[in-house]
Amino acid sequence: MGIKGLTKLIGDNAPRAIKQQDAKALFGRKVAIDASMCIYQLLVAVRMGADNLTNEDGMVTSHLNGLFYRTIRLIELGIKPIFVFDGKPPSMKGGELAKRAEAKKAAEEAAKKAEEDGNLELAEKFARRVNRITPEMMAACKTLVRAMGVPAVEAPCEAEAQCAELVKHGLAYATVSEDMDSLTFGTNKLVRQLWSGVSASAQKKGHTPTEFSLDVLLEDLDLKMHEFVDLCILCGCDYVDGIKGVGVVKALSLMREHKDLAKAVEALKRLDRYEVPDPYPVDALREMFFKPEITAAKDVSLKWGKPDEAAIKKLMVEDNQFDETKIANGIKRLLLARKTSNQVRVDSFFKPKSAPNAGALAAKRKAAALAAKSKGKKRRSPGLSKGKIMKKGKLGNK
DNA sequence: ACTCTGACTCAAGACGAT
DNA sequence: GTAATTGAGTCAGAGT
DNA sequence: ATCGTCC
Repeated sequence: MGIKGLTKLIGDNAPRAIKQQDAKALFGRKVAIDASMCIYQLLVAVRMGADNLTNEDGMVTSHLNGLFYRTIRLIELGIKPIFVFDGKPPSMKGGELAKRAEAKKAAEEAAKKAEEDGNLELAEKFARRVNRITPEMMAACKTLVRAMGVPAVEAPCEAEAQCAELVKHGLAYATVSEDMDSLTFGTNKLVRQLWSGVSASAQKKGHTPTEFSLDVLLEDLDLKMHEFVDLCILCGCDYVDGIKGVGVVKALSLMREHKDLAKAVEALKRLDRYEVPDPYPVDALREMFFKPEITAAKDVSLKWGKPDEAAIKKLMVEDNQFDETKIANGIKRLLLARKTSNQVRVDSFFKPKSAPNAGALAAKRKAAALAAKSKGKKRRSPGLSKGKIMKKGKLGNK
């Protein structure tokens, strides 16, 4: 998972590195999208009651629905998406990954046992708990985006790292993900919450696409890249636990003081107040970020082509029972969008119609944060009078 | 007093009809 | 009766 | 704008 509190740290110490802006700002740009994150979001959110949408074989299709419309919207906005898919999980993922695996294994075993007992219903329920993106789902997503004329890149390992590689070599302008780890992998631009600015329905949820700039961030935090990576490791990442009592702020001051993860860790060990994870393989940890397993940019070819109408229909309508007219409409939009976005690109003095107030927004937000900080306790006492008291829904018994 | 961490809680997509 | 992951926001309290 | 449906 990302580094906890890193966003706030950047907001407080390097606000120039954060820009809130309309999705239109990405017009004409290529963006490398962390497909797994995108798919996972859709899986979690798109449900009918307790269940995901499924095709007639019971295979989940929630992600396809979302992916289809999101891709159309991006093209309509003149953004060129590249979907980057995860490969194998990295060898070194420690605690977190193991924990997740345990939980899933437990569910799987329960399912198996129930099946042996002949309780098929129960077996099914447990099976459903194993909420994971299957290879089949990944494959369907790749088929879909490719049929839509959008490139799908298969990363050998982590998509984040592959996205960063594409950005570093100019094959994409930014990485699109929610995970701040992208910056640690060295992507110069990271766009979060892009989807909030892409679909009309999401727009007013208070979220705005937000662009992080690594170069500005390093400059304003006064860190070299390797020091920033050290900082992230020190805070705890996917590959090693954090150190109890050390959060982003302390980690930053440690890095400023020692300029080196190994030295910072040594310093912490000397104070016996801290429990440093026992194997703390500094070099191996750094390598996870500096030499991740990726396909070199020069070996990646990206092509944005014409949508393959028949292929889209086969996947969505025939294989997954999506409504034919809806899909046909989507394809129409897609074809139209390609045409217009090409036109617009030629007359590039087309005016963006809504004034981007992003800067003002950010400033406002910052001001509010500062105000809250300085006032602090003042608002505490009267504040609770608001009608905000909600009944906790937990009616324990029935 | 103030700063920081960590435990807790919350919500999560996109569309179109009304 | 039905899940489970993630980041953001809040709050209490440990540590300085 | 809100809400129910999408598969």
